[in-house]
Amino acid sequence: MSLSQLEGFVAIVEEGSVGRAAKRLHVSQPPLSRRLRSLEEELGVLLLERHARGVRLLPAGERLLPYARQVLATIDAARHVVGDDVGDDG
Amino acid sequence: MSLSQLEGFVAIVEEGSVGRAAKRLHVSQPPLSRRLRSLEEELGVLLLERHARGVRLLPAGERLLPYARQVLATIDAARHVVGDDVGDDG
DNA sequence: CCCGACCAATACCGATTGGGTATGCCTGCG
DNA sequence: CGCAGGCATACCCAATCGGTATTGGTCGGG
Repeated sequence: MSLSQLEGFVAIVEEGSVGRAAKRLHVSQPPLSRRLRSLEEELGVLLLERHARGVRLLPAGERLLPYARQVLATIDAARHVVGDDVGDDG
Repeated sequence: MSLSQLEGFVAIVEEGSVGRAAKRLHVSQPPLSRRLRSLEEELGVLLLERHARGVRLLPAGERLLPYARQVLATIDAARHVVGDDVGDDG
C-alpha cells in the first residue's frame, strides 16, 4: 500500500474514470490502472467495478474511501506543520 | 513522501537509533538512513539530530511525529475495514 | 450485423528508485 | 592512541514505476 495508490484510488472514484483521473494526476492511463490493480491485489478485494462507461464503486471501495481521504488529508496537514514555524504561543 | 518514510521515521524515533529501527523493520541500516534523509530533504527540514549515541528528535520532528503515527494508524484501520465483511446491522 | 468511438487492460521498454555489502568518519572511553 | 558503537556514503544489482503501442469489450448509429 502506497500513498500513490490511495491518491489514485480517490481520484478515480471522484472522476468516475481511470482516464480522467490520470489526466488529473498528470500520469497516463495505464500506470494508474495498474496502481489501482495492485492496490486491489494487495488488499485481496475488488474496489471498483469496471464497465464500458467508466468505473463504479464496490462495497469494499466504499469502505476504503474515507480512510484513503483521511490519510491524504493527514499527509497534507503534516506537510504544513513541518513547513510552518508556528508554536504554542505564536 | 511515502509510507515507508513515515514508518521509518516513527521507528527511528521510538528506537532512538537508526540501526535499532532497521532491525525492527527488517532492513539494513543504510537504506533506512537514506529513507530518513530523503524525507528530510523533501520536507526541507531536519527531523532528527544525529549524534554519537543515536538520534534525537528536533522540533520539526516532534511536530511531524503525531501526524506520521496518525497516517500509519489510518492505514492499518483501512486494511481492516476492507478485509472485514461487517456491515451496519452486524 | 458492421463500424466507429470510448474506456480499461496488457505487453514491452527505458528510467528511476530501493535494498544490500563494504567502508569511512565521528564520538566516547580508558 | 587503540577499541567500540553508530550514522553516512559509494557502489552494484534487482524491483518498481512510468510511457508508448496495442488489444479486448461495450455502447450508439446505419
